[in-house]
Amino acid sequence: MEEQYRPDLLEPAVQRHWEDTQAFRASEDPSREKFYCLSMFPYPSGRLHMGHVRNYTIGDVISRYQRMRGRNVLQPMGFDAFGLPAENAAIAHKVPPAQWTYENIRYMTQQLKRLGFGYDWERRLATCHPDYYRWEQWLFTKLYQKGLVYKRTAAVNWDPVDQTVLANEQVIDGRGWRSGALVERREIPQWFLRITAYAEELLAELDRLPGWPEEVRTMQRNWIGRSEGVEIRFAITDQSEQLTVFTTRPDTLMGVTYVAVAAEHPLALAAAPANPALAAFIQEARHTVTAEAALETMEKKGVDTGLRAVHPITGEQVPVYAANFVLMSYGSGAVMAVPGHDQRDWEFARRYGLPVRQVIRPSDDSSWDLTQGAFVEKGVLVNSGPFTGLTSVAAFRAIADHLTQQGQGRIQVNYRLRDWGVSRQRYWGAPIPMIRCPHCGDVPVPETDLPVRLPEQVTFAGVASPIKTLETFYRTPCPQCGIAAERETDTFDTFMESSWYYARYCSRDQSGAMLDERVNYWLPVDQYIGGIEHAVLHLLYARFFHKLMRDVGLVPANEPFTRLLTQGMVLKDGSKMSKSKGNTVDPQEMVERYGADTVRLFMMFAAPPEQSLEWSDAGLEGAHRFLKRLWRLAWNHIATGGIAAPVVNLDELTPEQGTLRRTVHQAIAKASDDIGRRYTFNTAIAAVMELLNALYKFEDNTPAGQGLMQEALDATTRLLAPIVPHLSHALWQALGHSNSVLDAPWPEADPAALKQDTLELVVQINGKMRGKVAVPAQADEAAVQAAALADSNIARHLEGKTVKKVIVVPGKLVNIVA
RNA sequence: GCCCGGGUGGCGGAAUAGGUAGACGCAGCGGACUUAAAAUCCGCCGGUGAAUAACUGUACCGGUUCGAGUCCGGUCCCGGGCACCA
Repeated sequence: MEEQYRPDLLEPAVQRHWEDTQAFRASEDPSREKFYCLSMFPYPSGRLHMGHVRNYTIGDVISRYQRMRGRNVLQPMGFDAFGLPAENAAIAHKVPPAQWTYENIRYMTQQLKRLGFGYDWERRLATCHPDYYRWEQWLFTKLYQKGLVYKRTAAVNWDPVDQTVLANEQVIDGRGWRSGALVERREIPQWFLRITAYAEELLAELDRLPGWPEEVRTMQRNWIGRSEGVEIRFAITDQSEQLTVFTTRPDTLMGVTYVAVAAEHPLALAAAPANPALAAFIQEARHTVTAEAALETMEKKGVDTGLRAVHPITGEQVPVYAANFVLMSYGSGAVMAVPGHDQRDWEFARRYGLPVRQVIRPSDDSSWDLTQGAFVEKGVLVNSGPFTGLTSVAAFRAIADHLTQQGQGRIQVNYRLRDWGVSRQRYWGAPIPMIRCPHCGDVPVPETDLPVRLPEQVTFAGVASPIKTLETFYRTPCPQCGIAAERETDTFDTFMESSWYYARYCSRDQSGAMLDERVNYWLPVDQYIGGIEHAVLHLLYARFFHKLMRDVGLVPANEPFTRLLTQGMVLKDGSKMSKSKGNTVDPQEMVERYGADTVRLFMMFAAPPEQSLEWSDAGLEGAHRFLKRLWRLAWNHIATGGIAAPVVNLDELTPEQGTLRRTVHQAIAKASDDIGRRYTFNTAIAAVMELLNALYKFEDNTPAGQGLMQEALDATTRLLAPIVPHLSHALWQALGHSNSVLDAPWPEADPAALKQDTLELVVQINGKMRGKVAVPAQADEAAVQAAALADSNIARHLEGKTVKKVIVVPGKLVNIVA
């Protein structure tokens, strides 16, 4: 052991040792309990950022802890390699996206290694590799045969200047980010996965995921948005066509004073030529972007189509408005409006002078002023003909039954969840394995022709995808009839790749199938770790994909991730680190200056994993100071007395030695609970820091004292091993152990050491702390009460008062009510 | 707009099941060591206060309780997500 702590020399040497001994290679061993620990893989953007470092340190700490607990641990790493930034880089720097991506993967892999993460690098994968994406192409064709894939038109953001589809992120205030042109909404044919067929199971299974944070389950529940309601048909005067709407509030049906349809609804389009105001409105509505947040916050506008809908019960004719907040692609593109009992309808009605009719009153007979706003609660029906007097709940049934009998509606379960559109009009993604034949229609690419390889040697002429104009790519004979046909030039949404990578790690080298029997050993993932921003989309799609793979017999179990930890963001000066804000801190620089262990320690110490973490250079300095202090203590111990034998006669310890030993075992108990059960690594580290402070104060050169110090350092080294593995590796050896700390058993607290003879109890009067008393640990309630009342400060406070009640909380406090 | 979180000293945070508010660290202040500095070690450190007394204090308003940072109702502010960023 060196006297000085030199992470710059130590860490690369330890990393070399791990590499030489293949310390993190994982293999199936049915005789051992497995633990699959997975961190969300990064997009290869170029360099690691602090968010990655935090995410991967958490995963590495859990992995190493589980290994010390004896589990057969798998911790893989790979790259989510398709995506928009590679295309932007290609356009900006004239580098093919593939080259840019592979370059970044190489660099980031080396950064991950320098941080000392215990990955099985043999399993590294990149989703842009044909060996990977061919299997999702294969699954897609299987799903097509099962009827879980279909094609329909759906809206995209169209930049009329750049002649390209824009992602929501590329639309800023309704304009294209490069061209500045007003974005238009366009309906184009796209492929969909029928996730709604799994809505019920995706929802129900959330109740059986106790290892997931409650807020994530709640978000997914709300996202799926199951609701029971009624589908109602409205006839249109002078038209054969009908409007179908869905409502969860059929009890308010008698209050309908208008209906609203999307601007591009066929009825609106048909009425436009004879209605200049409507035509102008439709023209203007083309500029509504597709993002829901924009849609919900924009000014709600509409125009009368001139058409009249017939109320299914009263026969009353109500106006049909075209409205910008109704979208053709959601539901039927039409809604019924009840301004008396829906706030959005109320505001719209106010604006256009439409009638507001009260048909529900509060159940408690209070009055409601409809000129102030809609009454949106359930209540009792009024002004509702035969339904008047019914409660909202009873009226739901009565009105639904009535409509069903009349053939004008039916009870229906509706989901907010929409089918998953997987088509992207971009280059850097997995080609969708479909061929369009003039004869046969859409034909899936046969299994023997997979993968459909994405050409990697391309040049970007503009912003458009190069394969859209690459004839050698899209010209192909029809697999069914052999005549000239065209390949799909759209690529998959990158959420496709990230929906099944966790399974592919189990059989990364399998070239003959998507997955193999090894998944039966490793899956499900025991612990998944990633950012809270993935709470809904990625995590819902991955759950869905797991069920798809299960239903073609590829994976066991119903859910992919048993436990989920959602880590908070890394902030600097109170806001998220980002290039645009210029407040980033480069992990590489910090590792070079202080070492990986210091960076890892600070990341784990500065905040609990689920909360956001405020970066602090001074805090990092403090973490480094702690490691130097630990190193120095160990060095002093070994240099002065050498490696000490453990204490045999624990009964003969002095009071000081007994106290120290209790402190050591309290720290073991606390840190073990914090790391193993609570996942609060910050408080585990705090406990070890407290222990180190106590060890510095313990000066005892007797053999027993040296033995206790040895025991304390052995424990400290192992408690910190998951967090600062390089330093722990070196200390463990220096403390005289021949095995690697990687496989050292996790320390156990000795119950005998934790025992205390006297306890200090807090004494309160009326809930305010007024003193403390020491009582024997086994004292009964009466003795505790007597001791509390005997305290001089307590007696002083109680002068002239009568004690009404005394509450004794065993082992904690006494509260005297006076 | 809707859904989900969060708000505690100068700062990051602790208080695990309603029971001592501020563990641990950072910054600061005082001291030791040193020719000096750095490093290191020791002590103090929410506010008012002479105080080891007392009062006050966990975004704001109200409630439940012997006792509330923690539970309930309401408000404000900050963050995440909203289906084509990943």
